[in-house]
Amino acid sequence: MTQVWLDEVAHWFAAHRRDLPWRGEPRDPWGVLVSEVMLQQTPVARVLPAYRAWLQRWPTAPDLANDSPGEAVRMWDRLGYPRRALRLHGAAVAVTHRHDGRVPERYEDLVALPGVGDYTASAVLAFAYRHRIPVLDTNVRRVIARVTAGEAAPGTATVARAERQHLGESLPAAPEDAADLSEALMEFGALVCTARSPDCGGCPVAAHCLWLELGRPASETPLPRQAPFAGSDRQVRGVLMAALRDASEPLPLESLAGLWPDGRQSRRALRSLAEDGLLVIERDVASLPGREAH
DNA sequence: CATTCGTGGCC
DNA sequence: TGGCCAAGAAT
Repeated sequence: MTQVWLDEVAHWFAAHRRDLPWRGEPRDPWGVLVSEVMLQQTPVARVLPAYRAWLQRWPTAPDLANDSPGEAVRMWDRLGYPRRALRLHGAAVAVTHRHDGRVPERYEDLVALPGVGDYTASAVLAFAYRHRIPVLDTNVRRVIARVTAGEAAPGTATVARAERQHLGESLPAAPEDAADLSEALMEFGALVCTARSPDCGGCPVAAHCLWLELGRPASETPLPRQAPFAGSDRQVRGVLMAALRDASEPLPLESLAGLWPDGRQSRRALRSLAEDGLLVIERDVASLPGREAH
């Protein structure tokens, strides 16, 4: 049973849909998976050039699986969260070996892939395979929270289950229409009903929005502040990974540790990167993981 | 359930 | 100017 405000979103989408490269016809499931992993916590504008370069070098999952995880990490460049590159490579290997090189079309098989959680699995099923399945990312959850609950921001995981249920009942019965609406909700949240400055003036759902009717009240429980990046282990890891990406030969641990003033912190970062599989330490040098590395 | 995990642009 | 934020996943 689709609702009026969802129809408005669908109509809005028909006129404002962006022609993003991963939306090309025919849909390429591997391309969709690559885009979804790159888009995890990373803005579309920064993903666009990386996505094109990536698929030009490795058009299919077997292409990527045949190269080394270290090359994936190097190609990832400065997209951030380089463990995603490692996981994407692992997903390519799994797809190649367990699924004959094809991205699986079952939820259980998708979530079993490294780097693929509930959101990404659902997104691949809906956007690539056009299944009728709720796709709940932060955009969609924010839109639902505002329109139906009058809340500024999405709530807990418990709330998310209710939203999935609600959306599952509200999606159109026809899978293709349901997939379109899922895409529309995300696009709408990304372009109109944004987190920081929603365009309620030009919003096609304004007449149906409980949050707007209540006067756009601020969230009762503001999200915890993001930990400062400057001086963090994350920054140190970033410095070390940048050096390894730029190097064609293994780098001495001593020179790597010297890239950060606090020796204890740089050694800790080095160790955590090795635990993550983002680098390999042999004797007194470190390098990106080769083909035989896990 | 709370934390950790990069990077760079924006108001 | 610097805190805030951007299509999450794993632990």
